[in-house]
Amino acid sequence: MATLKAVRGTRDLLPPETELWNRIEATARRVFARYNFGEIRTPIFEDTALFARSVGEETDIVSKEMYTWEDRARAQSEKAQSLTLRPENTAGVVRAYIEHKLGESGQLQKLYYIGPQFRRERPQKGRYRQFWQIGAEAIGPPSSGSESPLRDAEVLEMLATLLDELGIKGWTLELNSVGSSADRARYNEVLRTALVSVAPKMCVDCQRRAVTNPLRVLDCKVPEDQPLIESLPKIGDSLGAEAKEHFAAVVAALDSAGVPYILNHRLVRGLDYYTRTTFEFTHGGLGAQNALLGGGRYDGLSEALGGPRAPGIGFAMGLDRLVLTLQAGDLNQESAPPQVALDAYIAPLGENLNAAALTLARELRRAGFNVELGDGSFRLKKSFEAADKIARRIVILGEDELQSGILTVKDFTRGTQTKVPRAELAAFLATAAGE
RNA sequence: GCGGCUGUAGUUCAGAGGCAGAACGCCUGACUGUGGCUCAGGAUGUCGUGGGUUCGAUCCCCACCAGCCGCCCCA
Repeated sequence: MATLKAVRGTRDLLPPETELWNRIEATARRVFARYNFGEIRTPIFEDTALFARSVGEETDIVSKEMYTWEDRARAQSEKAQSLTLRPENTAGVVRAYIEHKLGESGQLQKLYYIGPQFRRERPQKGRYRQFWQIGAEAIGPPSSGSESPLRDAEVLEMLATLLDELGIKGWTLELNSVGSSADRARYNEVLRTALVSVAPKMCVDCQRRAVTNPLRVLDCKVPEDQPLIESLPKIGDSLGAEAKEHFAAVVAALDSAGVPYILNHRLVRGLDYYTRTTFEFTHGGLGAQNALLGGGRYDGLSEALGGPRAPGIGFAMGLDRLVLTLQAGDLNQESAPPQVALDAYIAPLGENLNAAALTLARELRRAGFNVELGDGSFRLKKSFEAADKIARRIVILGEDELQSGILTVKDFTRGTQTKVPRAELAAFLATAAGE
């Protein structure tokens, strides 16, 4: 019988790597809390229409990368429904915002999420079919200040802080404004028109993009095309006065706060709902998947989903890519991830001592120590070998120790061996640990 | 979805149309209640899966699966 494997583009995360994942998530939660973001957890699958209406019918994500299936009716009273594994989480958050009338509080809603997303792409390093995103959204009625450029700047400043606290070195913040949806549509036509004469001189990919999706021409990496792209109209020139002013205020706030960024007038994003401020944090060393996170403002999204006016700004960061970046950094620094050793390894000398050993382990564990429990069938030598690999100390529990109530404790890092009365063991471990 | 490279022990990797290899790790002993160092021994395995060519295929051919690189796209 064929053995079963994790399906293409999915993978198991195992210790000790999961320790790094947990550390990243804990850091994110800590930072978000300082900015008054609270956690939201939305379902992993949603009505397919949610993504079609938010991300955009014509985007690659919706048109060819979603895991969609027909959820059959199981009774007369039910009706069939098209469901989709979420390819991103902003749509779900905004849907929840509308459904629970969060805007009625009048307060700005600051929500973050951590969870798996699904896209049926060709897997590569840093690109998986089930991947993890950490994201946040600041959304609310205009009267809550949700539209303020301050919100954009605050989110960007928070991200810079988060990446710094995660220990990610050498990130770059790229920033742009794509204007209102009207501005964006206007620019799309300006660009399409300009490309009519320019595109024939460009690479084949660009010739195709010029027709199907002009904005994507700006992403072209072919060296020969670069001068031609620079000669094309810039989106900044198509922005309305309001969008220009908004963007200038975002930039001014970042300057004041000392957050470094570069303006990239060619930064356009793939999801239809983005308006005005858009951004990406990138990092070299991730190969073709160099975006650590991306995001932007989505001022019309709530209305597009049938909700009230609720401008917002948010981002999603690729947790898998953060892990890769941090792991690569560790290798460069030759600093092996310091495996936190257990406080003690308890070694019963004989199977008749197993029960007593479990009791001792229970006491220590309840006192807050990290303890591994050996087996009495092990020879002492094997217990030492096993203990030395994972614990700072071995606690020997033989007949002598059981009778006398005096345990033998050997500290591997110091090479010292001590007799400790059982009642004082916890205190002994605590003291020694603090030194 | 397209193009290219790769797939051999738990891990990292050699290998050659004719007995399946190394290092590290693992197990046993030297050492009966003392690890690390050393020494002596031992087990690693559907050679990614399925077909084909051949006296014989892990090696050559085809298909499939998976990973990686690029495109595409995005986090």
